[in-house]
Amino acid sequence: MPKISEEKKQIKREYILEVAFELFSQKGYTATGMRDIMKVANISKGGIYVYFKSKTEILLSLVERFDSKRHYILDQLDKSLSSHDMLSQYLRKRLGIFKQEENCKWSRVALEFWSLPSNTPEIASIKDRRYREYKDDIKYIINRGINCGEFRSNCDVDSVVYQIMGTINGIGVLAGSMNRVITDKHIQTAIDMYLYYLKGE
Amino acid sequence: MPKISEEKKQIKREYILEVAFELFSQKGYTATGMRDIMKVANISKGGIYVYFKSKTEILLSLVERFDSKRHYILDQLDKSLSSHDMLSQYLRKRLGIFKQEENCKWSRVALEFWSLPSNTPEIASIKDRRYREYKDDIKYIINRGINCGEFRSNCDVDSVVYQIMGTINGIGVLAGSMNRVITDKHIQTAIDMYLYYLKGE
Amino acid sequence: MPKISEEKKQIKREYILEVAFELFSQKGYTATGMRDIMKVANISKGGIYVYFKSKTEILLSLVERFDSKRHYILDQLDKSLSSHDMLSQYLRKRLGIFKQEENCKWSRVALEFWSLPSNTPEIASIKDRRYREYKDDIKYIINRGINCGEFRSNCDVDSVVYQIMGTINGIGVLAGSMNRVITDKHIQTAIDMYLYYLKGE
Amino acid sequence: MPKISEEKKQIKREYILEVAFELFSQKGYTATGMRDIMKVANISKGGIYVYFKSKTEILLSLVERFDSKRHYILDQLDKSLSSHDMLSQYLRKRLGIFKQEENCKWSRVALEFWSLPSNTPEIASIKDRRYREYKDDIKYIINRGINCGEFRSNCDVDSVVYQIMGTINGIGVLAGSMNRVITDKHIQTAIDMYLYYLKGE
DNA sequence: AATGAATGAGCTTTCATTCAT
DNA sequence: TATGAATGAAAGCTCATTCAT
Repeated sequence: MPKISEEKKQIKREYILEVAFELFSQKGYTATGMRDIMKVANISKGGIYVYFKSKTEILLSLVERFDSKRHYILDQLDKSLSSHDMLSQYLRKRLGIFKQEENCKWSRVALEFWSLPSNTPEIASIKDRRYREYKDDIKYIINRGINCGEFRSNCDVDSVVYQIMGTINGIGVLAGSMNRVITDKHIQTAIDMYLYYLKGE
Repeated sequence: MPKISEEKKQIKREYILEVAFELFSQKGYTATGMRDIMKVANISKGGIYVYFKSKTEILLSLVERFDSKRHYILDQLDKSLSSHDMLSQYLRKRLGIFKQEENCKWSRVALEFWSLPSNTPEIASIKDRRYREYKDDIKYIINRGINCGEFRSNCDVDSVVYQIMGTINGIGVLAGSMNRVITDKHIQTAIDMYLYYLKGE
Repeated sequence: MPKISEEKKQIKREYILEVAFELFSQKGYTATGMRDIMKVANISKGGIYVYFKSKTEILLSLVERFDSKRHYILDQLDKSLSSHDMLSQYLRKRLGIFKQEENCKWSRVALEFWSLPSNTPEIASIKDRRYREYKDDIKYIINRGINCGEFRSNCDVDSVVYQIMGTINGIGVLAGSMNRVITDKHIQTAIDMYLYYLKGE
Repeated sequence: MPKISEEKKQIKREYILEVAFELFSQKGYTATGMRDIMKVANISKGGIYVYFKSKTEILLSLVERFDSKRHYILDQLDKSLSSHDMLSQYLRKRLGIFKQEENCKWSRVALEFWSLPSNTPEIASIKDRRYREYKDDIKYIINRGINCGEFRSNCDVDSVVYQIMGTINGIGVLAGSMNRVITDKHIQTAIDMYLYYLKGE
């Protein structure tokens, strides 16, 4: 007989993550104490450790959870789209994230995740994987466009990818920490700029 | 008469900042204790408070110091340059920062500065000023190019500025926290892309 | 279910108060550190904060505890007594306190409580309540005696009350801080003096 | 050749005491830091130690200074007065002190002096002397009255003295720390009470 | 599974005082 | 004599985490 159904445990886990996320994004990961989380989540001091073995693990779980969401952006795109439209839609969704306050919150939390010293192998590997997956999505679209002749071939793919990643990250910082939310106009300009360059004359 | 000259005091202050900077960039601002700084700077517990009244003040002094460096980038550009060359050189210097390990370190520290909750008016105002100055530099160049007919007039200045800022920020994150330093090729691609778009066909 | 019963917690709380009281009265409130209390009470640094949220709260709890003791002096007097006997017995009990070393200790602690700057509203209000309750007890007896014709009516009640309060306070200082304990003879003289004056010739 | 004239040194010493007194009475001895005194007295951190070897010494000097003032109360009384008048005038002057804000301030400082743990022989001896001198003044008047037949002889001198001392102390506490200043009416009542008792029927 | 008392290293900061200049 | 940088012990308190119940 299981102590508690696995399902119920998952639900509570999710709930704690929800609470932690809200607090982290409001007060910051560092400034949020386990006490705060426990109080809001209405769980006892010892109890929380049944679900997460440390405060760090809560943050890492949040990262994990968001990553899995993000990963679906590419998957959900129609594979029959032209590369032009695919990049356009990808960026629209990716940058559109920062139009919603909810996701600006995320950006704030993510920033502190990246600030974490990569002491432990666990953190280092998560950072690494996160970077790689992130990069592969973009690289995939660019290469696809080049291969089918839609995008100019005389560009340095890595450089383009590097810049797009940078822009997405940086807009996250602008939106999350500097409180300058993105608008549809901003998004459109970014898309235009990339496509204009990639399609060349 | 003062025990040590004002100049020597300045030197010691600088030295403490240097030490703090090194530690902040390695272990993170939060994880670095005053004790760590004292130990490395070889100063006593009370002594450090002669130079800085709090740990926060050390961080803010570092921000200040870096900002003043950055501010000169625009000032040092030859005002007789074409806007094309001015933007080109500005970006080259601005992004070139992230080629030096020293400045990637800075990026890591800056990230934690931006993560700081804007509790105190002091922090809030520094953040605000920093953002504004940053933005004005870029806006100035873009507007200059448009006004003299070098850059296309049918673009949304704010969007372009927003994106350039985002990119610079984001590349800071890539370089500082994700350990993906920028190369000359990356820089050139970024410049090409912006100019290509701004100059239109 | 709680780890330890509420009752046991109360007992431990009391014990900590006991220890703190002993130390405060020996070394003084200011000179006694939390560390001293922890060491003697055999509790850990964090543990004590389960019972008291600050050093000040310990002192205030001691004040509270003593006040509740003092408050019962008047309550316990037989209400059918003549005012003469009532004042006599009240003073005997009230001043008799300073015959016991335990209570002289208290006087020392109380002195530091009164020396506390009334910064916080909490402290200010406790001081105020303490003074008022104290005064009301005495005023009640004097007025009672005047109303039933036992005490002279041509005296200034407030002045008499002021003086009795002063004397009690001052004897506390003599006993607690100047190490001059009161004797039964002293007490009798004080009672005689007040009654002699109040009953007139 | 003297470094600085002894006279000038005395003047500065006095000035520092003045400043310290003001601060002690406002913020309390404990809460006042050497820094505060230095700042207000416009003297350097090292400089103050030329005049006083420690913070404690400043307090003790203040006590000393006040004591010498107090001592003159009895000296200044006309020795040809009746004991009735002498006690009356003595008490009027002694308690009158607490009508002036300046002297209530003193009472606050004195309280913290008496709170000082009598660790060092120096403090212990000052406390002792202070108590003795204080007591002798009062005892002298009472005995004088008894010896010349003005006061009743069937009273316990020590008890009467004890009580008068207590009253004076306690009124200091009421005035200094409890913010209940004395009035002329209060003083008159106290004098009446003592004389009424001492002159007997 | 859940509780919350207990832990103790650690935090930043303040303080009276010293001493090289 | 006078300065103020430097000292380092000690302060009160917080924290993530553990573990007996």
